[in-house]
Amino acid sequence: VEVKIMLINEICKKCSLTQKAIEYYIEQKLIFPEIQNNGYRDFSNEDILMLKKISVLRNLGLSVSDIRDVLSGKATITLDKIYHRKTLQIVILQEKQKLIQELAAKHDWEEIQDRLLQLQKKQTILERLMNAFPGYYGKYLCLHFAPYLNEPVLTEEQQKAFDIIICFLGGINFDIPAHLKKYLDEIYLNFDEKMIENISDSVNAAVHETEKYIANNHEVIERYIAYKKSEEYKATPAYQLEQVLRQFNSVSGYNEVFIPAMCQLSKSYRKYYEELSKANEKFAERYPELE
Amino acid sequence: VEVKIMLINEICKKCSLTQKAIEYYIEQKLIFPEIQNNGYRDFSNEDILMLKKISVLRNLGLSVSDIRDVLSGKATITLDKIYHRKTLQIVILQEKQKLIQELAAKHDWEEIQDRLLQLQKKQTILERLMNAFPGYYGKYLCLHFAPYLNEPVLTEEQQKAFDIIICFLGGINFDIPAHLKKYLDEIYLNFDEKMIENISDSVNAAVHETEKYIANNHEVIERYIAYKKSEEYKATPAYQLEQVLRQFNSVSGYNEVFIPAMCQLSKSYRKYYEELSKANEKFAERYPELE
DNA sequence: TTGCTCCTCACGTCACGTGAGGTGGC
DNA sequence: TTGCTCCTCACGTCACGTGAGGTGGC
Repeated sequence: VEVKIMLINEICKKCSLTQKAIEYYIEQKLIFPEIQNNGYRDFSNEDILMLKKISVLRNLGLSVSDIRDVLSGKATITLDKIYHRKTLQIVILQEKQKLIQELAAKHDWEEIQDRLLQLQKKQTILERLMNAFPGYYGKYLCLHFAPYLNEPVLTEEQQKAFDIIICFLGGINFDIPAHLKKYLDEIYLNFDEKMIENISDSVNAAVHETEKYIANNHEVIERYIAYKKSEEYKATPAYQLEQVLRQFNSVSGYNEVFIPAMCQLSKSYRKYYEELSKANEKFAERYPELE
Repeated sequence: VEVKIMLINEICKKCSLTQKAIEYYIEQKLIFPEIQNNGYRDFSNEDILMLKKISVLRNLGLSVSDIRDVLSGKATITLDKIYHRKTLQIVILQEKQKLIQELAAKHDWEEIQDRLLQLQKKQTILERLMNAFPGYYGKYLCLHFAPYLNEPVLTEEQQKAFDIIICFLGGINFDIPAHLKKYLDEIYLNFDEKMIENISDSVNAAVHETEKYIANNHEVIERYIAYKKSEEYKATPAYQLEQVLRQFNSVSGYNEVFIPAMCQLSKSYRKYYEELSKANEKFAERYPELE
């Protein structure tokens, strides 16, 4: 009994790919069809499945190297990383769109040039942040710092601060125990944009209108403090993570190098940081049991 | 007296470009520095100005061919075209982002594949619309039709309708008198997103809640009708444009081919179109002076 | 034998990057 | 002469596209 073999043209139609594309994926070792005696390729069912997935991922805008990562297990985590990288890119694209519009309207080349320079610094910092702190934490930091990175870099001090930040973020070795990494990844996958917005809204309220926030959220705050002090909390991975982050921030230079440089680079961040410090003082005054 | 000539390295710093990039732009005939006896290039001040602009435009994401268009006069119109092309691309990117997220969450490859197919058809139609009708009118049509292009193409009839649409848009020769084209371009440059939203909101109100709209906007409607009937209006380019569009729509197949195919392709558009027809009837009933 | 498919190989795309090898300027 | 710059030329990148030339299947 002979089994009829599918010709490459049929495979092309089944997977909506061109012959040359398929040959390229073979060259790139994404699939491994056997070669028959007559030189024709023999595509297995797995090959076909792979090619269909490759086609989807290419159409979604992934590079072949990204596709390799997605298809070699860990699809969820990899796709999420790609998603957040691309989100950042789209944000940058949108800011560039605004600049194109302004250039069309006012033809002020020098202003656009300056704004582009700023935008590139912002992008560099955010990209490094994402690389330095993988998963959810990096994303959170990006959202946290992004609003303060829209200022022009005018003085030499600012330029130095920028270089320090880039250097700091480049040298980071954010290594935490495997089970905490897994925990972070889980948080990360369950977070959506809305939750992050809600959280940052309430953090903003606590920082900018501390008295009001304290007055309105008495119960929540006290329950929070009680929970933080409980043995129950100390048994959670969240507690361990907090400890590790505290440790990391004081040892790595995050508190001593990175944050001061951010204050140097961005006036608005410095302002925010000062307000944050005041808010912390007020909280400590009102709730001395917070260490 | 000898004039010192700037070396390419200085030019690189002045324009924030690499040497190789500059050599590439020379090869692409974007600038034409003279070559001296010793083989060194002599960059004029215009060359430097050009290189600065090229650098800005490349950083804004334009291709060299786009840059050629921008720099050869007509910067405003060209940049606007590019802006709208890129806006469409960003919209598509955002829809792809959603698909990446869903793929990461549910791993339903077949569903994503189907949605991608839809998305590609939508993109094709919108791109062809933009090409077929230049400037403001194409943009308006895109915004008008985009919401109805999110349905899957399941039946053969739909596929045929899609092919008819593509074929129709490909064969369009939207040629209108030069002064009307100029008038369209002017409208186009003065339109921003908000105005378009406002307009489409009130059109929607008029179509979906016709009675209410008529009841609430009596005065405006009557003033509008009076203006449309006036000699003053008939002297405007807006009137001439209206006539040309009416003519075009009945002759080109827009009314007889394109709109029916849209109704075939998209159930939601068919529904909209029926409501529109009803609304037109109601207006004609209430205001018989509208022809 | 004819007309179709398959295969491999080479060169092209876009906007440069990365050397290699040779010359000019001081 | 030395160390630096400039020049041209060739090859590489990424994900294929486009033939060319030769073979296999029916």
